[in-house]
Amino acid sequence: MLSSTVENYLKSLFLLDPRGEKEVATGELAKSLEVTPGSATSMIKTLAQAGLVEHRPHYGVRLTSQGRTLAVHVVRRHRIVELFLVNVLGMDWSEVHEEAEQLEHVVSDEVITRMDDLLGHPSHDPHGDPIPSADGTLPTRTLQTLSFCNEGDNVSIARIGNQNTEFLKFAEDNGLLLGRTITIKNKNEIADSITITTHEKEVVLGLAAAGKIEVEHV
Amino acid sequence: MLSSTVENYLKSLFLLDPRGEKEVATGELAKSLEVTPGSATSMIKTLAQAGLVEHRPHYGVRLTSQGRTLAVHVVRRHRIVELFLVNVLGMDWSEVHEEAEQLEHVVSDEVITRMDDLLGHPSHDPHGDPIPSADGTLPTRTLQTLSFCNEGDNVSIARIGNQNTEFLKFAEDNGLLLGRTITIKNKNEIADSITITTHEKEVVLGLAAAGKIEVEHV
DNA sequence: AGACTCCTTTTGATTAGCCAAAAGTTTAAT
DNA sequence: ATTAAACTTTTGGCTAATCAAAAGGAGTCT
Ligand SMILES: [Mn+2]
Ligand SMILES: [Mn+2]
Ligand SMILES: [Mn+2]
Ligand SMILES: [Mn+2]
Repeated sequence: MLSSTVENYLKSLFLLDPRGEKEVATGELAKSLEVTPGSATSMIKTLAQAGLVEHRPHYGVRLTSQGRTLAVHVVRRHRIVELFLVNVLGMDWSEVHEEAEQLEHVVSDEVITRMDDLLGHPSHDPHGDPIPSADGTLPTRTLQTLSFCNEGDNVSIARIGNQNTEFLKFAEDNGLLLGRTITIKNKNEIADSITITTHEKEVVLGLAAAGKIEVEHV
Repeated sequence: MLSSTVENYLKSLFLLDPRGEKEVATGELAKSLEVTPGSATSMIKTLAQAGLVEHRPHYGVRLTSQGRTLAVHVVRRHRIVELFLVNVLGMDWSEVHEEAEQLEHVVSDEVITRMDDLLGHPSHDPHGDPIPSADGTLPTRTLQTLSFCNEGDNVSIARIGNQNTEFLKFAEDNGLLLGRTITIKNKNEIADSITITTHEKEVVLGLAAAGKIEVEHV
C-alpha cells in the first residue's frame, strides 16, 4: 500500500506533466506540494528506489510507466469523488476539491466503481477535467484558453484550470459555469485584460485569470 | 486537527466503555487497536497530556468529557458513513466496516451533514448500532443478547455486535438480518449451543456467537 | 577563466508512531 | 512473608516524513 504522501507526490508529478513529455524540476514539484526542495529531493530518491520515477540529479524527475499508472488511479479517484460530492451530495463545486484531496487516498476501488456506476460513467469532473477510466485511459479534448480567444469569438466554457475555492466562487457568481456560452467583447493585450458577456452580464478578467479558463468554439 | 491514530485511540476507548463507567486497561486498549501494550502506554500519556483522557498508572485510563465528545463524533462519522455506503451505494453490510474505518478520519462535517440529510436522520447503522446526533447525544435501547434468551422466546434481531466480515456474511446467509423475527427452539448450556428458526430455516449457534447478537422481545 | 545566480542536494535534527525486550507493579497463591 | 503470574511501564531503537541551513552543481555574463 502506498502512503497518502507518496500518492500525492505521484499525482503532482502527473498533473505537472500529464503526457510525460518533460522532466519535472524538483523545485516545481516541491512548490506544488508545499514542501521544501530538500523534502522533495529525498522523496524523489525514495520513489526512484521503488521504481516509480526516474531521476536525473540536477535535471529533473519523470514518472515511470508504473508510477504513471498509479498516479492516474489517484486522479481517477479524486475526480470521481468530486463529481459524486457535487451530483449526489449536492455540494458546491468550489468546495469539493479540498474534500477529494483527502478522500482520494482512502476510498476503495469498490466504492469508486459504485460511484462511477451511479454517476453513469461520466467523462469529466465538475471542473471539466477528464476522468481516467478504470483501465487508465484518459479522454482527450483539444481546448483553447480564454486568454487566446479573439474579439467576437463565441465559445463554450469547458474547463476551469484553477481549483482554488475563491476563484471558483468568483466564476460561479459571474456565470462562468461549464457549458455556458460566452462572447468575447474585447481583448486588450496592453491592459492585460479581456471582457466577455454571459447572459447579459459583462465580466472583465485579467489575462492570467483568463488563462485558467478553457473553452471550445461553438 | 487530530491524527487518525489519535481518533482511533479515542474511539476504541469509547467503544470499550460507552458510558464511561469503568477504567479501561492498557492491555485491553492495546488489543482492540492491535498494537503492543507499550505503544498504548505511550499514546495514553500523550492523550493525558492533551487532556483527552485521565490515566491512573497501572490501573487504567478513562476518557475525559472532552475526549469523549471527540470520540462520539468519530463514531458518528463511522456509522453515518456505513449506512450511506449500504443505503446509497448499495454495498454489503459485511464490507462497509473496514471502509468506514478509514473514511471516518477524513470526511468533513459538511459531508456528514449531507449524508445524514439524504439518509433522513437515521437512528441506527446497518449493524444496529446507534448513531450519535450532531450534538453528541446517543439514542439508547435496552437489548438482550441472544445467548440469554430462553426456549420458546420470539424475538426480533436488533444488533450484531461483531463487525467481522465473515461473521456478518454468515449471519446474512442464515437470515439473521436486522428486524427479522426468530424463535428460540432450543438452548443447551452444557452443549454451549442455541438453536433458532427463521423463515423455515433452522440455525445452530455457539453461545459465544449468540452473545454477539442482540434482540428485542416482540 | 572567474564570478555570480539560481537551483538542487546533502546534512543534521525533529516529530509521530510503532515494536521488542527489560524492568517494575499489583494482586493472588502459597 | 515469599513467590509467582499477569500486567504495565520504561528503555532503546526504527521508519516515514518533514524542515533549516550548509554545501554543491549548472548555466550565464563579463
Ligand atoms: Mn480537484
Ligand atoms: Mn491528496
Ligand atoms: Mn462499524
Ligand atoms: Mn479508523
